[in-house]
Amino acid sequence: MKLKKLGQSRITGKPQSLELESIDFFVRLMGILGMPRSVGEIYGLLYFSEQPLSMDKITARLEISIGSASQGLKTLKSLKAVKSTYIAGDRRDHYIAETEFRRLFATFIKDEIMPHLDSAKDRITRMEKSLTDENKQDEFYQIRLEKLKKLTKTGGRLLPVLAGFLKLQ
Amino acid sequence: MKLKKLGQSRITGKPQSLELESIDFFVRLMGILGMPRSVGEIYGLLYFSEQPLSMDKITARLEISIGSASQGLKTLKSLKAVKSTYIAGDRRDHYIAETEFRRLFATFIKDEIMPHLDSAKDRITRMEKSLTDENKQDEFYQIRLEKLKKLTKTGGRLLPVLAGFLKLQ
DNA sequence: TTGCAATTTCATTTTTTTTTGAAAACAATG
DNA sequence: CATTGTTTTCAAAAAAAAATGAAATTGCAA
Repeated sequence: MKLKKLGQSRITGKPQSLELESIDFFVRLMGILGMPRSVGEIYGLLYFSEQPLSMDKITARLEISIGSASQGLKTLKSLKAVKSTYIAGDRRDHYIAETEFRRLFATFIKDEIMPHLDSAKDRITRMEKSLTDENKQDEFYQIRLEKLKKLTKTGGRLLPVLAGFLKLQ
Repeated sequence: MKLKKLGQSRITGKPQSLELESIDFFVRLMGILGMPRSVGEIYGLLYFSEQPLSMDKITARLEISIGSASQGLKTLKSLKAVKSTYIAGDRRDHYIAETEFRRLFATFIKDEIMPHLDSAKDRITRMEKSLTDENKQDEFYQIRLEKLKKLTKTGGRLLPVLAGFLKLQ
């Protein structure tokens, strides 16, 4: 994070430490999900912003490049974690945070995890085909393959409902 | 992955493509969990190995350095994903894969995720303290803070049982 | 206790990922 | 349709993460 100055934010007028803590919070959360820090910074800034922010407000506040901001917003849009709003008399896009985490995680699971699961199933099929006649009899390989199948099956069932459970407080 | 040769493995006598698919499978799975590829390679190799493998067998087979192997095994041990066995008349440690994924995920959640959750709770407390008298009245901030609290609370409840659910087929 | 094989550590190198910002593309407005 | 403000793209630079392997450490066993 690049923010160091104390006091009130020039842009939003809100206590800067709340903003800083928010950015810190989401940089870490996004980090767990494998997202670059700029993505967490942008979301963290938007999360406690009452007004929609334009890209140049974001780059100014976070002191990141327009490239990072553009790419980060693209990522957040594809995650459905931000949406853009129309502001009358302003050509720029303005962004606000989508704060339903349930949706964010649902999209994340769908886009980032499920494709892996699908290819994992293909890979297990290939493993079974690659067993030699000798190995086919070997219980060891059968058990290991069975466990992999169970894992992907469980994952395929569990993950989609996981995001849904997030709403049950 | 560094493996290219085809045919039977010199070390295990098992069809190499099964080994390769396994390594590939776990490199990706570990990747999702943010683990370096060497960790996935080692686990993938051990997963379909009937015999416990020593570190030099692992480095030879995967063509990785002893540093990577040592560090990777350390990580896997701390995840409870491998254990070492004693082989009579051999001074070297020999490793086998722990194939109960439930335990692996449980340890992962406990060690890698829960600490983040704890510090997230502290951070939310600091956010509340940093609210000014003006902001305290503002419903916007109250709602956002409430959502963060709910998120951490849900995470704290959901994640520990998540690993447990993996056993229900 | 000494010597030696096995393992760990960690400074350095390599690889991968992320950021940067100029140029290209796009889009609204007069 | 030309101008100008905004956003995207992408090659290059910077930063971060992972791998390497020599040196240090460990611990067995003679």
